[in-house]
Amino acid sequence: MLCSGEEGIRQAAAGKPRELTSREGLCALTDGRGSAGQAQSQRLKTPQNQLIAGLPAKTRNSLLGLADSVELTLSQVLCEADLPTRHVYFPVDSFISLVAAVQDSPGVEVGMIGAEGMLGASLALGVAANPLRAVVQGPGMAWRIKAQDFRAELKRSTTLQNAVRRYLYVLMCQHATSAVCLRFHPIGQRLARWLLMSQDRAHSTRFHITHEFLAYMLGVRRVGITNAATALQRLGLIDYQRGEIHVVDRAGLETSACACYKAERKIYADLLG
Amino acid sequence: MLCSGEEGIRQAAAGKPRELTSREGLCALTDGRGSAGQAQSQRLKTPQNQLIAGLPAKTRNSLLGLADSVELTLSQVLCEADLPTRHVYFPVDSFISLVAAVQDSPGVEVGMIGAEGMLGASLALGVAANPLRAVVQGPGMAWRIKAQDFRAELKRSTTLQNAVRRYLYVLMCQHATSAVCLRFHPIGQRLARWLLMSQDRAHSTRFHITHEFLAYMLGVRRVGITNAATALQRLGLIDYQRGEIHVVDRAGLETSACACYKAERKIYADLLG
DNA sequence: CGAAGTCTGTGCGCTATCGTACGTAATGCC
DNA sequence: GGCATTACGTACGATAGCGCACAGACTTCG
Repeated sequence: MLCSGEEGIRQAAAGKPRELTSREGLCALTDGRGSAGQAQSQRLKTPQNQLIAGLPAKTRNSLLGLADSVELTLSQVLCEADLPTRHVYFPVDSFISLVAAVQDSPGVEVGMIGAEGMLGASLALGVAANPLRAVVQGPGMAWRIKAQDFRAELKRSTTLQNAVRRYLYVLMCQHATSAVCLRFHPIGQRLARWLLMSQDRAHSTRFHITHEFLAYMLGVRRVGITNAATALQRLGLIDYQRGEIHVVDRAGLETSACACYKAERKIYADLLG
Repeated sequence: MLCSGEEGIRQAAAGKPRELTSREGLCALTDGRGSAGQAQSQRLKTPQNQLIAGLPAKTRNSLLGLADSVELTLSQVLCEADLPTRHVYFPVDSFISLVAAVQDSPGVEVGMIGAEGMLGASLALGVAANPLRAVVQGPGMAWRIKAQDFRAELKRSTTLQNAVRRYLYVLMCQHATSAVCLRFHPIGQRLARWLLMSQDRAHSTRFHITHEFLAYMLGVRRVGITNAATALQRLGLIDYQRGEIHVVDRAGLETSACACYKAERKIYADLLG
């Protein structure tokens, strides 16, 4: 699973449940300067983690020196609630859902982490614990760093601290927004929002997700998803079959989604843009 | 509104919509130890903010040197969503609700701040903004510090940074727990939890809150609260009239509340205990 | 090719909560 | 003392979502 420097492992036979999406030059970040300049132009053009990309070269290289390149597979649980953080992850073209649960209540997603952020940021609060379960939602590549290494690096670099903390703030906003959304918005709107958020992070108009899984994320019945999804499909906004979802009319989805989507985009733009 | 040092107002005729509740020796922290003893067995041992109290003497004094003592009044809005933080607040015997809203959705409480914490902690993330509205839920005294002063103090003291960050983590947990609670738990259980949390922070078995206000906090109709409250009253767990709520059977309330209450207590105990 | 598994669609009764509206009692104020 | 205001109680139809159950379609694998 290592990105051992020689060359990008293409799709290390992520085997089972998945077969992947487009993406190349995974390790481009380590060798040569590369990208930096063009990096901005479009997100699709930046197959790298933006939190890392935003760091000054020195810090970035130091961090990447500690990082392994790993392939995350769908449904993989990267971190169980209440267990100490052993690794932090910087998704590149993968993305991760944060799921909260209390006792025996079903879980519900309260945040999503893609190439714009990282999993394990709470280390920057001096806390190794994590109250949430982290589930891989979009398979793909990510940088992984041992918790202790990352902590050490945090100590060294104020720039890194600042970046991570700023991202933590964004995460807090996500949690709060999720609470409101859960309470007040009907399934259809929430589903539309979820699809948009996923699309943003999957960097693709198609991705894999079953109704069952979606139901878990949104904290509703599977049937609730089926109905809402059918409605969106009839409107010609999406298209799906057996877990492969295709976003057909993105603009349409945006009008179908609740205001939470735009609210979050704004926060991202303001703080991480 | 300043705590002018003379002596404890004893239940100043719980009059108006507001005029305070029981509490004495507001400024005990500055001048001698003062009163304590009587009011509640558990309470008043620490008529001070615990986050501050946990700091080493030097940092604490330095911080208190910057602080004004202010009286917070019920329903006062200390911070509007999306406006920059101008002051931070350390409740002493007051407490504050954090309310999230999106666009024109009604709001809903996602966190509560009492003497165990502070309002404005996100300054420690290097962000002046705050996505939440902060409403005074329990009137009383608090320490207030100008944002810029606090920020400067943060820079000076790593101990302070650590304390604030650890508290931030607790807040994040609260937000996540709130999301789950909002989604899965019925009004009655949520109400019971809310009363317990308030009681913990009010340091008293009685406090002032109307059904209307509660409805806003829990994100439900006023009538929903009336029904749930009536049920709790019939069970002999609480007693109320015109906004004055009295917790009669705390143990009973605890069994009526959803698991979120204990879950949060645990997090507090683990991290701030 | 067939069996087993996975994913989606439909149906039905049920419950919590909603929106609204109106009634009553305590309280504050002139 | 009378009147407006505030706070709470009750009622009723509407509905979104739930739990459960079952059926059909596609996929995988032996």
